[in-house]
Amino acid sequence: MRTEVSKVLREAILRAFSEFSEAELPGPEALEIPPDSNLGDFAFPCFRLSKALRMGPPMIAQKLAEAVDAPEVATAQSVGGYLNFFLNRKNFAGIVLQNIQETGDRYGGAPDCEKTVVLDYSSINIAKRFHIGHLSTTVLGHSLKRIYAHLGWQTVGINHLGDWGTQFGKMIAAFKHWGSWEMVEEGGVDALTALYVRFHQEAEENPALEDEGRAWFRRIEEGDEEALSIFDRFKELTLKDAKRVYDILGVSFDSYNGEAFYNDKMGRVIDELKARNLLVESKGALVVDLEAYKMPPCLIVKSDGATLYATRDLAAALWRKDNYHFDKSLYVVAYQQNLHFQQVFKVLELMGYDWAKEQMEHVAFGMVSYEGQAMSTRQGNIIYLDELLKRAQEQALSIIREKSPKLENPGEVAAQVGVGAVVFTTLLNNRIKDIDFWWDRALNFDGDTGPYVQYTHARCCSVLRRADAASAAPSLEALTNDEAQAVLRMLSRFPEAVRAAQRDNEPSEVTRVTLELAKAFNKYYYEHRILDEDPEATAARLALVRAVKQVIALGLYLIGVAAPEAM
RNA sequence: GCGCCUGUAGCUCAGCCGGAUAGAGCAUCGGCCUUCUAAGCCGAGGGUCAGGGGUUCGAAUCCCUUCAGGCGCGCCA
Repeated sequence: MRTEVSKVLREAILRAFSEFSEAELPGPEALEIPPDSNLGDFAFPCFRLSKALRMGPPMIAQKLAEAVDAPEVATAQSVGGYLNFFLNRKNFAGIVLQNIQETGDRYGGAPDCEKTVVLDYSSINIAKRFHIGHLSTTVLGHSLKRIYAHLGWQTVGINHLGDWGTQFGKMIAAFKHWGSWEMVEEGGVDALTALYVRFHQEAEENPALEDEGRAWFRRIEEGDEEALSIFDRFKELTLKDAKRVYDILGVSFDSYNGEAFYNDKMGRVIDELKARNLLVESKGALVVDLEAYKMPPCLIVKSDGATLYATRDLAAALWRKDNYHFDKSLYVVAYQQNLHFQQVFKVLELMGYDWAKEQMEHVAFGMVSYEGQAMSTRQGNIIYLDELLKRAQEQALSIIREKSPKLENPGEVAAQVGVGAVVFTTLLNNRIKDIDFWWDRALNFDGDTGPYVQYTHARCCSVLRRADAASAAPSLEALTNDEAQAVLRMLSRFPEAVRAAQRDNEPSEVTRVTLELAKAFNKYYYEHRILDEDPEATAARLALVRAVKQVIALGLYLIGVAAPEAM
């Protein structure tokens, strides 16, 4: 609609003033949405033309208002230097509803754009239980994957496993001393963590353990059969635990190639760095000096000859480029690693990979604390994700028992609502914001929450179930009231929100627009009866309800939240 | 010390590629269920947009600076 109004504006300017050439005319982005819909549907601030025309903005607006002549626009008014456009309401309703009806669940999407995006997200560490600190990367990455796919991208989701490092040698040493398969199979990831904790306790008394740990890790590096078979079991256990959570969240990956996968792929990185004279020795280690870019050096090889995190990330970037031919590569990782990624991207650039500058992006997000405290396993103030999801589902179930005792599938819906509440909240705000977790907030299902939006969807479904199958020709006159128009406006803004979400790698754009749509609909629903004795008007209102239901479901899908038909 | 990020209502935040009286939700108080789902709707109170300068017709938004908080800064990942 914006582009249509923009065209009307450009025509009006040409008609009213001879000073401008086509190229100088303002584009669609010059149109604003007024703070209050009583002022109009779109506005053009005339201040910017003032200098060129040597005329006061109100006068310009007045002249333009007189020159506007198009069926899309009902009226145009000059108010305080703004030219305010009021849309032809019936026309607007028709365009929006038809567009949604025709595109269906591809609304706001785009056809195959022949581009590929690689998303590195979730990226769990072996032997660590899934907690709320892992939630942001997991749901952000998952949502971005869906948003890009919606806009026609090929997507590759990678769980870059943290499965490399001395700590795994220590874990095997601990397992050999105090562990058993029975204990580990039964206790799962918690048992592995406990072994690791015990290792550190005992190592304080007995420093020789540290050497044992290092020796075991060396055996992993060298491909020793026993070491690898133990470690692979640890991996399996961790993945089994994580997959339970992924299943609940509906999250999946195309690859689980983690750090260990790149163990034999780092030679190339070091060779290329050497060939370009980028590697310099410093305190026994090999580094890439980045002083010219005001960054500390990037460590590539330790003084003992071992590689580092950055080395593996460089290898991974090159491998992914070779194998996926990505046009964009996103790292959904907390902002603590800001410097790390800046360094890695810069090193790639220095290696001659020009694409690094444009295509690599660190999608950083804030940290999670728990009631104002940093989470720590040792102090026991850590929220495990399965506990959170379980309590959220219990909360949902108890509300269902109270409010919808006749619901056919309460367990299933409680799961959708409980999980939806958690995911929705995580994707509501700008990702860069830190999150302080509070139980009472997490379990609140009123207001700006997932359940609120899901409830609105269920309401739509409920009305549609009660509607007669017989369809009259819709009379769009029934959708010209303020509340219906507000709903239509939100529907029409959905596509731009999806594009903004992709542009900024910010799923909250989708979360917000979906929430605003739900709000607008609930207001409409309260003010206007949908099913009544006038078949044409009812048909139009039902078309609106159908569109709202569809777009809410789509919005929720794009952020990875289920849309129950009843709740 | 240097770098990055954040600072908007009691709390959590939106608005930040400049525009009209700064918006939500939670919490508090008060209304609305014999009508399509009250997990809903409506109303009230609550603000030196951290402080100070600057640019501009116009600044929460851009620039400079101070303050406060978070994160990072070589052999962990």
